[in-house]
Amino acid sequence: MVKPNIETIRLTQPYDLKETLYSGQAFRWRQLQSPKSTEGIWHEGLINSIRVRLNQVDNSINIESDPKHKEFVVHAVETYLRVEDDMASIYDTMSSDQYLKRATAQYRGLHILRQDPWECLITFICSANNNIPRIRQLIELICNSAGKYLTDHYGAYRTFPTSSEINNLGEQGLRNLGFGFRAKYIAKAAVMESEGQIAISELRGKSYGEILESLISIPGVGDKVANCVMLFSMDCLEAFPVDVWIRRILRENYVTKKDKVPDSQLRTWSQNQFGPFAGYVNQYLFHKRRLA
DNA sequence: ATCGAACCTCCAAT
DNA sequence: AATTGGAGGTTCG
Repeated sequence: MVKPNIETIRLTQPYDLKETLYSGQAFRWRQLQSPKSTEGIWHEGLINSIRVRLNQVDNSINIESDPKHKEFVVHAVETYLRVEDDMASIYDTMSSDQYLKRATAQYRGLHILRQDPWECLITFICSANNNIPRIRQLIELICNSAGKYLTDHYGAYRTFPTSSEINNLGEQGLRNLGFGFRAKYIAKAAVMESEGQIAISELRGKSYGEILESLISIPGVGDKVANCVMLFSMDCLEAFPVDVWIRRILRENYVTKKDKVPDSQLRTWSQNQFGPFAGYVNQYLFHKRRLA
């Protein structure tokens, strides 16, 4: 048994690791049992197919991983957690709004993640007409059925499957796992990706409109799912997913009936209202309402 | 163009 | 104990 490698990130801005990892953006993180009391809770998950364990103590995030990843794990974690986001500017855009001000005070340090685009896409196709425990379950099942086996000093684990690995499963395989009507969407997305019809990993960096158009062309992906993928994996901080909760919040606090904004325009209305960090606004609004 | 209903499956609430 | 309704949405008519 090799001694685990522990690295530390010193935070220069507010960060709340626990709220961030379990805020409904990512679905494979889990808390480890019996934390050694004082040193905080450890969370286990994968970043770039590397298994890492993270915990936050005050302004430090500790990273434990297999020593073979020592060279690049810190950078990978920093990128994934978006520790460099300029929270002062982001909070500034929310400061004139009393409702948002309370949300930022309450969940200060909550961040958007920078996930793998392919995994994020499949995850949010799964989210359609679904609930969080079952999304987690489906993602775990697809990894255990089609992901690669990797081994580190903790033991064996499974990566999130690539498009060709999902092709091996096929629509029927996905149905057998319980994906239901989402099976054909995911199977089709995997075929499109593996045949080069869409290149998910090359979308990051392109314009908002271009990425949205590409994503919408995938079956099972509408405006909401596309905006989730763009926000949580493609650096589009202006993306604004409108789901049932956000719609409720907007209708209760911002856009009343007499404003005559139809549901179909709620997303663009919000992007105009909240600006280039609308995605961050969305996350704080959603988080506040969900845990209310 | 716009608007409901249907969709797999699980599970909590009758 | 069997049934119904709904879940972070999309598609089809």
